[in-house]
Amino acid sequence: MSEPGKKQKIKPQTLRGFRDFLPDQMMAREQLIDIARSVYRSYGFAPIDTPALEYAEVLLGKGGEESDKQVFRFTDQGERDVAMRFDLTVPLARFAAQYVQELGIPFRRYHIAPVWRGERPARGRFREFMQCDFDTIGTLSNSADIETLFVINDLLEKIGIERFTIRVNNRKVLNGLLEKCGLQEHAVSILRSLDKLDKIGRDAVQAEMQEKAGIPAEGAARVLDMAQLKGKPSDVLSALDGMLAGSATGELGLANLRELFTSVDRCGWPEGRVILDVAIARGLDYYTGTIYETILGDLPEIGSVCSGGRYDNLAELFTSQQLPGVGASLGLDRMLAALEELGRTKKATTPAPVLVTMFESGRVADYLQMGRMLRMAGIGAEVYPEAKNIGKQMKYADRRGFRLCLIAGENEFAAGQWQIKDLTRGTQISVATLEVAAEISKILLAQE
RNA sequence: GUGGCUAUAGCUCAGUUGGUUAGAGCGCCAGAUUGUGGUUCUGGAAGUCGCCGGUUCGAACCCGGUUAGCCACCCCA
Repeated sequence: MSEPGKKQKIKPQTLRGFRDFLPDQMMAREQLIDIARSVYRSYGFAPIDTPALEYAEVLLGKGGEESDKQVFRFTDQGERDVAMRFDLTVPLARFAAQYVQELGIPFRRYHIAPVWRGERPARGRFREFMQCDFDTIGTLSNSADIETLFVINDLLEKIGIERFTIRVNNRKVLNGLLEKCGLQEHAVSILRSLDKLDKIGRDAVQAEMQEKAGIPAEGAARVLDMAQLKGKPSDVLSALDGMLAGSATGELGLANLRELFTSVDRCGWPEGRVILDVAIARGLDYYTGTIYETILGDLPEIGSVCSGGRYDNLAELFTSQQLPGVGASLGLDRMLAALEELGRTKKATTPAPVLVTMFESGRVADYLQMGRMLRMAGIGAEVYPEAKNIGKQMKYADRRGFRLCLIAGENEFAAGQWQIKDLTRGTQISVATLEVAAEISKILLAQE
């Protein structure tokens, strides 16, 4: 069947749920990651990394059978039962248990890395995706919870989002409420239903609570009445005060929230930046205190772009040492999808602002030297590799989004000059070779 | 995991009740313009119609399977 001279080619294709990223997408991703990194570092979070592959027993059995089914798992060439990490929290637990002696507590780390889940892909859901976690472990102090909120705020501000709302709640408050209603043994099920309030509405949630948790209608209604308290944080807190009197857990959660909002009041943030929403619960069973969700003002339907919370004992499966913690995670893919939808992504596919064009093929050393001079001055520069006609090279520069072009032929070399062409404005000036770097710095600065 | 929809050029899509040589726009490459991008004009390359099989004289079109994508559930540590 095969024609002579035509070899059978392998079909280039990516695995279901896995993605390639082209330069324009990757530039946007790296830009976001750079922002996250710098914000995390500004609070003293230190970077760590862990292997993609772990012993299966380290990863499995942490979130029930359903979640275990989503783990990529296989036997390696040495007959070991291994699995790919499906989040960064379980590896952190193992890591903390293993190194707590040399790390010391409290310990703050950030971890930006891919994770893998064998889920069915859907919009914004992939089998390989990036998580950008930051956590403070080894302290029960509410101060860490408050700073977690600050980090989330800074992150969104630095990304350039003007309108967003961080919704805060506390699991202890929810548990206190359930305790007062005598429903605490159904907590997990009730909270899972409650979390859907935004999505499916009050009636559906109430029905689900009755059905799945098996609680009476009055109980479900009472929980919903309390969870739907709205208004100024101070008013909601006062209202809750009465409802929670006598529940030690509830009162503690309330005190933490009160302290948090006292700090928020001093931040001078726009009205509505941080709200108390008693209805948010987050699906995860392991949260035990403060919980966070971040909603974009211009794109609420996309869901939370940065969420997290406090947990009591991160590493209990690995060590008897108690390691409480609090942290959150930026949903990189969701945030990118949002920025794209808001038209906030740039078009450039080059990270360097300057293209040095090549005109005289006998002068390669001069062009390369100009590239080096610019880089030594801290200016990113690409030297076009062939002495093609200048129009071609400018077209290349234009398409990649370079801001400036450098041009020199025999005339310029004879005069010791270079032409600097500004692609954005269409202007062109002639500058002495030694002045080029300084002049370009000036132009780029003026364009900022 | 369940159900539904979709798959034609690099991208977005058209393609008559099944009929001979599968088209458009955009993009790409080349030329007009071996010293100046974006605009314009001219030309060109590029498709086993996702893949495998079936029905038929004949399949991009009908049928079955499969892979991938999208949507809704389930789930989301």
